[in-house]
Amino acid sequence: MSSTASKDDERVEEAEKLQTHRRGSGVSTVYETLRNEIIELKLPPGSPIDEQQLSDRFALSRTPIREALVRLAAEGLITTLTNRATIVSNIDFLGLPEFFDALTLMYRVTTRLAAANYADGDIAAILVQQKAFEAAVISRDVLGMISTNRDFHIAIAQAGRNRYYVELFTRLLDEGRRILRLYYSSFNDVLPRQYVGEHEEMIQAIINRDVTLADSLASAHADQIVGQIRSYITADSRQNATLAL
Amino acid sequence: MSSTASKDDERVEEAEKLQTHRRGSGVSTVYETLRNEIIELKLPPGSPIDEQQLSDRFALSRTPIREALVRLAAEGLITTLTNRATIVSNIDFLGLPEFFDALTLMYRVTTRLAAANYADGDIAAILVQQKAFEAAVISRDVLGMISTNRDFHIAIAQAGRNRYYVELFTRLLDEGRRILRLYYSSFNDVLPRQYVGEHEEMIQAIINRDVTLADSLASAHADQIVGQIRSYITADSRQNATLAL
DNA sequence: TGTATTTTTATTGTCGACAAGAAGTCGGCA
DNA sequence: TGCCGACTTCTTGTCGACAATAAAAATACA
Repeated sequence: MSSTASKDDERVEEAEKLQTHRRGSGVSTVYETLRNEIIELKLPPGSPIDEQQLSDRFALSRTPIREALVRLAAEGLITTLTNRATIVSNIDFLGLPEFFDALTLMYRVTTRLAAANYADGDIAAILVQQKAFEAAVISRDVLGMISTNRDFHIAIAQAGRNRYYVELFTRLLDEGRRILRLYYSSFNDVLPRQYVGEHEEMIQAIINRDVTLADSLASAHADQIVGQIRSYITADSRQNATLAL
Repeated sequence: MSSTASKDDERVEEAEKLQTHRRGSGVSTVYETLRNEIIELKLPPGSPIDEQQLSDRFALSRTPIREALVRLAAEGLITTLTNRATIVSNIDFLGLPEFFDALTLMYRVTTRLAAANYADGDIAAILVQQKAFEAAVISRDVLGMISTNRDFHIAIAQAGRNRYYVELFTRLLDEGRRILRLYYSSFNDVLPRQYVGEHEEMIQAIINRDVTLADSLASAHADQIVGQIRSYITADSRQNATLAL
């Protein structure tokens, strides 16, 4: 049960704080907490999810825990083996081409729609996220870059005012976060700096309501990111490849 | 509760049959049954969902009922007012433009991908659905047309091999079924006959792997359907509009 | 008679306990 | 010694009951 001391202590503290709940609040707390931990790979793919354990941790009965788990399962973040275990869903490397295709399409569509539909306040919201991303890049906070980049693009999607796209895009970006987390140690800072510039161009195109430009910028941006992920996954780090034997 | 006698009898029989369940089967039965009834407007938007009542109907405790409801809520098919009632979600007429936009995009993308990616057996599966649609059109079974049309396009989407699109498209088509059900009495048979032809063209384009043609056919088809829904919604049936007063 | 306040009631949210199913364990047998 | 089957155990799935909450009803008051 208790694998690493420090992390468990941390969690216990969390549990203590949550001893008292407002009636329906517990389940969303559990849901959001687990969701974050899954996306941030604190709970790596394949981790077993034990209801009893969570019940202890959050000081709740198994019923609300279960409800949170059902929601996570509906989102595909966890997988339940009936009558047996429930585990954090694996990252589907086989399905990566589908993922890239959908991600690219959503980048384009949401950016297009933002340019076409944005209203008062939307640009401000986008700029807030862009500043946060910039800050993360400057301070070389790789994990921060990953999550603020996501927030930036979701802000754009929201300006586009289409809930179906926002929902799918959110899921895709969060799945992307999981993947990027796997490789974040390989991040260098040339690409992120480039992203800052690309983001700025996109914002400008949106402001100018230039749908066509927004589209092509988003498309190029998506290609960049997809290419980045691809290169991390297929990176050739065989130190001994050219060794004379 | 008891609106039409025959259908309620049917339900009772259903319930009786389910007196014994394999361990995890009850919840998916409840989920699927309710899902269908919502989409087919047997449970109209705004209908209260009473957990106790469902518990009686399916001869299950409230716990598995609740799990099914959570899943339906995650899909947006029902809305839960915390601590109060849970009702069948209303059809969002305000969000119709977003819906049409996403629907059209999914029509195009899935048909494109089908042309690009279909493999052995996919065409056969599509043809089966097309035959079913044709049969529904010939026998003027409007409700059948609505559901077989959905199945036809989902078969195409599946041939395209992108689970993200399949999932979103399924949701959109089912939401469309709810809307069309509202107006199905206004169906005439000129449009459905045209759809049969359009479907055949689409199939041919897919078989020929003509992505561009598949796209434009899908686009036109989507426009047709969107236009049809629009015309139903905004239909001017004021009998007394031109009455001399 | 109309409004504010208390009481009732109906329904959801939560709980602890039990039942069923599957994996792992142990013992028996060839 | 290796394989098969019963047994144990652990986790999930289900149940019935209780608690909290908000609407509705009933009551008191101006």
